Amino acid sequence: MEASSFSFPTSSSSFMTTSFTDLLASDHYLISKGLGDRIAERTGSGVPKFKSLPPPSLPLSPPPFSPSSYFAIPPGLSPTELLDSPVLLSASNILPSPTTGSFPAQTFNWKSSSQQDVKQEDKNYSDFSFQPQNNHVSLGQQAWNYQEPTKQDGVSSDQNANGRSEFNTMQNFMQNNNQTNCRNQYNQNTIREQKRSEDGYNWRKYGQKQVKGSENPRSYYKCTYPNCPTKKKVERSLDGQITEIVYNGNHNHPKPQSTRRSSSSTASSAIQSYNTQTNEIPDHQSYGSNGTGQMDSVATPENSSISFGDDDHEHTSQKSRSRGDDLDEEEPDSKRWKRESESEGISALGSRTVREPRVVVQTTSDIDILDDGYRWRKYGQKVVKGNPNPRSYYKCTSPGCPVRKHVERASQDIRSVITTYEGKHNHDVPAARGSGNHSINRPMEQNNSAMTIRPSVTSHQSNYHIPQQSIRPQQPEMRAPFTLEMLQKPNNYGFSGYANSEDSYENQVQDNNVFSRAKDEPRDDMFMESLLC
DNA sequence: TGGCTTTGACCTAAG
DNA sequence: GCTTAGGTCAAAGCC
Repeated sequence: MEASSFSFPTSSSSFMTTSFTDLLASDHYLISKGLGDRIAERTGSGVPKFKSLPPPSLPLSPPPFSPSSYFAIPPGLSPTELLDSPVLLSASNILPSPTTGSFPAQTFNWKSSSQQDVKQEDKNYSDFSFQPQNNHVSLGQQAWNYQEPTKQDGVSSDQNANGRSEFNTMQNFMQNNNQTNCRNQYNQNTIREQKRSEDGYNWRKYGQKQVKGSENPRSYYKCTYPNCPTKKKVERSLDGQITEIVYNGNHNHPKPQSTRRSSSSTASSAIQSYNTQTNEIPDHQSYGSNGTGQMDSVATPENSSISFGDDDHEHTSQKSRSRGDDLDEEEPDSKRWKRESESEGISALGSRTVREPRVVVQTTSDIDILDDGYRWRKYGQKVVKGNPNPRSYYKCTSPGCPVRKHVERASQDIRSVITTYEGKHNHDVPAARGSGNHSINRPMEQNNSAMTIRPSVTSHQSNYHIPQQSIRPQQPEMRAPFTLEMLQKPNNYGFSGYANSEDSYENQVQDNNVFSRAKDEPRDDMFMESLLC
């Protein structure tokens, strides 16, 4: 294995592969309207120019894991550049849970390349964003909450030690450089990246409307690909957070190369160009890259087995009510949404009506479906049309919480798990048994922080085309999905909460041997604090 | 200059 | 047929 390559198998690696600046820049978690002004106010200056260094192309096949290469600096990159570069934090598929805002754990592969390559892909990366404000500090903390790998195949303890040592060395670099750089560096990209699409496709906004019953404007987007019928509706809250995304139609083309920005300013981005070295043709149900070097991240109808709105799709997608005893396969989602929103989906908040997020479709890999932390009670199961795999229906066990979800494996690829969320949790993530506060996936709306990571509706599929078997041996300690909560409270996340219900969805996942939690994570809080901007 | 967003007007379906 | 609301169009302006 080359020293400059590594596979960073944890969700933290997702952060590790996107620069602070880009994290702070893009729009997934920040609707940056007026951000520049806010930044200017805060910093007393305008938005500084910033040149980020994008990550090099990512190999399809993860190289053998080597902690010693964690912080190897590619030729042509200075530590400062490395810090600024999305190399450290670029990732694909970093999408928070629709209901929890947590990030799916996933494999990350990084292969160093020349600076030239980096420049060529300058615009391809950094599609990950979050709301900077004060919390980029926490992000940095989490992003650098290095997880030292434990024993695993092909990795010796010496390598671990080396990795740790180099990590410490990098800490010094970071401490020396970051404090003076990070504050300004993210600002520019915040502005620049905020409009990039989160799903890899290019969208053109063709309308905006204020919908009745919601104070949130709804934007209408069309896929810019010629003759592509796909549309999507994005609804934002007044503070710019995505409250709803509804896809309509299927893409009739592969994802475009992410060499140019796309227009959508929707939430939850996946890092585009996760893998620019693969030429595989997208498969609706595959884990693979999409043929354009991108990892599918948001389940548009194209990459999800579920789509919304379009008659052609809604009858093939979710036809069931989320009532265990009242599953109606024939009722279209649109009607169901309406009916259910009328019955319970709209919650009153004082005199103000708050519209619950609509059904969320999350098509995930087995890994991603652990993106949860709530307790679920199974209340039904049914085999629905078009999929021989049973769909498990779960309801959040928290009293009064309207959130439901159902889970099923994709008919064409059993590795894919389609999780559909409905509603929004009105409570905190329950503490896990035997642990403190399981705050991995605390709903974003319950964060008091100004920073929110909440594309509350995302359709997500991790299109890993790498067979999972080839991934997991290299990621012995996959990290829990990242959430804002983790970013904000790095000390306060445990993992045991995933196994808190015998019939829980999480347990099912774990039973499938798709995930394991790190138990002993070295934390470098002091170091992270030093990175605070 | 092309691509994009904005935004008011228009179209259409449902009640 | 009217009203209402959601969806779309398209001109204007911005980047």
